[in-house]
Amino acid sequence: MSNATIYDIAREAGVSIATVSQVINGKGKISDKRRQEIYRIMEELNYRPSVIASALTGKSTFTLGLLIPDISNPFFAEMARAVEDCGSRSKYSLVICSTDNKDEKVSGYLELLQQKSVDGIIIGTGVEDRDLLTPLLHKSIPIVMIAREMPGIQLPTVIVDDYAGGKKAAEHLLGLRHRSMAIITEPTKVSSSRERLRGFRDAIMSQGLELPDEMVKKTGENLLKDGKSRALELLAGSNPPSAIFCCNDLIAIGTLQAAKELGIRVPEQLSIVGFDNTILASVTEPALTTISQPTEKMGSIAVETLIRLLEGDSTAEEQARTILTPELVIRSSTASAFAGSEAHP
Amino acid sequence: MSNATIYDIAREAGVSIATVSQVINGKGKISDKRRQEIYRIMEELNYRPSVIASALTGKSTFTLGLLIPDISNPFFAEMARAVEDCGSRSKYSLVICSTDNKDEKVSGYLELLQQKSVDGIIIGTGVEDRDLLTPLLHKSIPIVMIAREMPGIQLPTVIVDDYAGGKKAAEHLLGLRHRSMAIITEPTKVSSSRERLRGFRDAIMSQGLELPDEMVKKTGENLLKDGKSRALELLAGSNPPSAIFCCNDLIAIGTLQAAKELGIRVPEQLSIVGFDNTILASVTEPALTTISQPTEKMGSIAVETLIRLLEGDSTAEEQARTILTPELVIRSSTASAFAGSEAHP
DNA sequence: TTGAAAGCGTTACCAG
DNA sequence: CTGGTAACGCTTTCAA
Repeated sequence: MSNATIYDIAREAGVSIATVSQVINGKGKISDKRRQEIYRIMEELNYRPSVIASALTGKSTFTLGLLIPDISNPFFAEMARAVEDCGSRSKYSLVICSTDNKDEKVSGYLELLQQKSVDGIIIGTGVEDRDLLTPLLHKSIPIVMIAREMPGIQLPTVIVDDYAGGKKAAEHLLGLRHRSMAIITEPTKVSSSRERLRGFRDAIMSQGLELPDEMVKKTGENLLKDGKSRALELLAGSNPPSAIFCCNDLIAIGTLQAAKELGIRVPEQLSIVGFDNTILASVTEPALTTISQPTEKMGSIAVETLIRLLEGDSTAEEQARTILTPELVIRSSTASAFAGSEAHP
Repeated sequence: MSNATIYDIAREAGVSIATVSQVINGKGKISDKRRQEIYRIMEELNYRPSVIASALTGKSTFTLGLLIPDISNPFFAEMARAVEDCGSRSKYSLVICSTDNKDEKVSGYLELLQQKSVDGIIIGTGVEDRDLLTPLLHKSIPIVMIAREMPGIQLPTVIVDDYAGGKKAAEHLLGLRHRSMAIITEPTKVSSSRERLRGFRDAIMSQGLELPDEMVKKTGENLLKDGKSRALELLAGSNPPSAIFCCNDLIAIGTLQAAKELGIRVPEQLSIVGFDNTILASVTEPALTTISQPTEKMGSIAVETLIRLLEGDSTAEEQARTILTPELVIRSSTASAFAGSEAHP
């Protein structure tokens, strides 16, 4: 039992498909009688216009693409949910694309999304080779960046001030009198991690302190596992730090696990600061002090910007850069640098 | 700069669009020379066939819909990732639909997916009103259920044996000599929760014990928060249980928080068993004993079944019911019933 | 081995 | 107010 088409409706109503199309789209002037009748028949035949056919004539597909590293990472899942909700309020549906931060996957998905004529794309994944994006820009398909920067390319962007976030982490730790701090970042291609590192380092240096190279570690793609290994290296080193700033909650949890494994007490002997304030941060023990991003807000702003672009609002076009402020959320994974050494002089 | 079409290629190559179409689809017999030339031109013009146009002629849209309660729930996010990965191996992309277990949203999304002519739908969300699905069944659009049952409707289904899962939880607790147990389930419309409850209760009763009604609590849609409230009720009651089986990890975490709030030690004074074995279970303190589902396997089996259906494999058609086995994962949130009362006589 | 033409379900323009 | 018809980009059948 295939679906009814506009022809079926027209035939049944004894009118032309043009008329039916007009009532569907609320255009033209159709007598109320006809209009009611046509509605009735559409109802009766359970008619639903084909988005495919309508898209072929140049109208929207009402589909948006979302590129993120990994939907199973709670931060991105929460973001996806916000994007989905906001999109669906305007009738858009969401195609999820997990890229694992791999450029090949990014370009594969980008191509796919084009072929499927999505109306717009939200990119929340690191892209190393910016040439991947330039072809898209010429194709007039709107893109907005979320949670990631694309330096060198002018694109509407919604981010938190990652630099400020890194700084807040450092200042919190500095305020707790930590002097020997380390950082574990995501791979360098992730712009937000680079900025967090910069902010963290600047805040430290502005106190006349150093952030030596051996105190800066990077993970690979497996955030949790690599976070743990890097933390193990740091903690087992000759000069272990008293605090570690982790560029996201997953890494922070890996670090927590490393400390547990080494019998290092958190926060007494080691302070840990995470980033993202995902649900994960609230369930660990101790609960994670972390830097929160307004995920929901970011998602909805990104979608709204995109939709404004779709509607041809060229105000939005030229670099709507929305920069939100990350907030320090203090829980129980950080403490004074001397909490664990009260016996000392 | 709009996209090149098949006409552009044909003109450039001095052939008809039919010929171009044939080389794209590897059909018909085209001289090698022409074929090479056409490939070259497609490359040169950066041509990508429009999925929309091709779908209109009756071919696939290469898009699948996934209905789940909430993409920001780690269990479903992990499942979505598995589905996405498996689908993308066969060139399918994934539209995410978070339903919050609401029938209106389910039917809204179902209708949307039809209008967009997705090739198939995977449903992993509770549906109360089975009549929502029957129209779909007549429309010959393949559906497979994942992690949820649709009693009364014959649909290929991939689930774990939830009854056995509930049983395993009870047996574990029983083995730990718990005698006073409670359960916190999801809303009744969630079939998997009903089964888990059944298995849990049966195992208890087969030991000649009871599961009184006041020891059975249900959450609303906010799993974490409601889980905590229900646990608080249980724990603050006149006859608090020594163990609580939570129908998913989120509820278990709520329960953990409730215990913490009341100063009840886990697992010494209260044992908690979760379900799903999401990443959350491994990061709490104490880490959750939980029943694990083979998420990844379920995702890939669901997609494979769906694709087989798409390809018209009627073997798959008639109720491919795949029932996988859930496993007990013992961590640190469960202990002997008497662990917390050693001082007693 | 190639091409002409019909058809997929809509929309939009123009005539009446 | 209503209908005829071209167009959207592609696939497929049938002739040549």
